[in-house]
Amino acid sequence: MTAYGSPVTASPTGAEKPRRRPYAARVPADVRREQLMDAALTIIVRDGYAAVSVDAIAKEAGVTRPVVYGVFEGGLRDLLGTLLDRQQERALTQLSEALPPEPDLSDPDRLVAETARKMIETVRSNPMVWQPILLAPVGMPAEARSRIDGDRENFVVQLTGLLELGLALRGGPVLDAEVAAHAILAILEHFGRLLLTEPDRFETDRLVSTITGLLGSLK
Amino acid sequence: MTAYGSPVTASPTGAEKPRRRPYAARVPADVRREQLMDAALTIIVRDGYAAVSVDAIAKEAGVTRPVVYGVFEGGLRDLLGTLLDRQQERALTQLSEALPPEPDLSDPDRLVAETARKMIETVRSNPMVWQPILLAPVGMPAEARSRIDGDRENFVVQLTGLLELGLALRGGPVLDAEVAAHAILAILEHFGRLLLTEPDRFETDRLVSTITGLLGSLK
DNA sequence: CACAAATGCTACACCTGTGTAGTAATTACT
DNA sequence: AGTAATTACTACACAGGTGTAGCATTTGTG
Repeated sequence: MTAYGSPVTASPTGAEKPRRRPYAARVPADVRREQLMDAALTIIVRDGYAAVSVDAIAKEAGVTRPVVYGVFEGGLRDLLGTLLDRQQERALTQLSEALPPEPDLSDPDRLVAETARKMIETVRSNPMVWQPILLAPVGMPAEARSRIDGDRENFVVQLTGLLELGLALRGGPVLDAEVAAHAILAILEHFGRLLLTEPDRFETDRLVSTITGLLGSLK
Repeated sequence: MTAYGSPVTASPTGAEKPRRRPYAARVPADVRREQLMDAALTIIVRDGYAAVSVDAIAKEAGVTRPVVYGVFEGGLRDLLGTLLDRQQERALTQLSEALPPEPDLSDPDRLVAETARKMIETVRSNPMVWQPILLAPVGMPAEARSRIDGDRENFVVQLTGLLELGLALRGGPVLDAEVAAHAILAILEHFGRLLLTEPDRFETDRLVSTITGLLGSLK
């Protein structure tokens, strides 16, 4: 069936033969998995969750759909679930690295300010990790949503504990610690969004000094 | 191939005639428009923005798709745009009704607390209005997103002005008013989300007293 | 260099949603 | 009641995404 001495391919013309698509570089399965997850992440960050599909991911990675199904048996659901695991782990790692290993309890205000600064810088320098988390609480598969909600809830619980301790220790106002923890988380998340959408307008120092300013006037 | 006296078909008749769908009640165009917008809103609140389609809206309203196109020339885009106008207006109206007509500047803390209470009650009693705004900043048509962002920005500007005034008048800490305004908005929105997702856990008083508690300890 | 395993591609059948042309039922008015 | 206008329905052609079976190519190994 192949054309004999067929000139072939060369573009100029001639043959309207439905020439085959050039093969993408062959890549072992586990590397391909990472590539495909990266492609999905790129799409999410650039075009939003709504734009994600097996088709779009395959195109983004420069391969055809069957390749995706070959590596993620469960299709899109499987791929996104795995991606979620990966990103969740990266995010939690980055967060825990921003927390001080051995907190200096003698100066709580300074401790808070330092931690806040580290978190802000982390978010600022890892937009691919944080944008999908901070800028898309909805519109994504329900599973992703509930996963993030779980982490958030977890964080609120920890923060509530810290607050109860901190308020007692530092002598702050008497507050409903849980509600206050929610409020703080809301501010953190919102600052994160500002960082991602208008990084130049809200410099690190500006956000940090608002936090220290507030802390300083809370008595 | 049908069995003659075939039992089948349950219903008395027996005729396998592709019987016509019963006509939906005939309704003048302008009423139909409202009905369809209500149907769309119901879907958004119940199933999320992702579930909205001309087909789904028609089903929800108990009619067929051509009815939708007959009343909204531009199809889905047109319908959602009009719905957005309607909901935006309702939301802004409700907000402005929560604001005091002639603010009593002699007791700013009380003023804030009263206003907060009214806003909370407004959100609590109008979930169909506020859920799509507070619980879905993404995943909706970009147009809706930017519309809401515009209103939010607007609100921040107003709030920034109020803060500058209030801080001077009441004698609070020296703060970056714009950043502080963002922080307050973040808290308001987050409280709104808590109200909508866990109305029983976060009673009105609990949220209000956190606000007054914070205000009272800010010096 | 041959050949087997691993990897990628094409082609198809299916599903869901869009938008429209043509037709049928209902309603309002004489 | 008869009839015209209004409203709703059916049916089709199209577009884009899914998932899979079968074939083609590449690549590692003797």
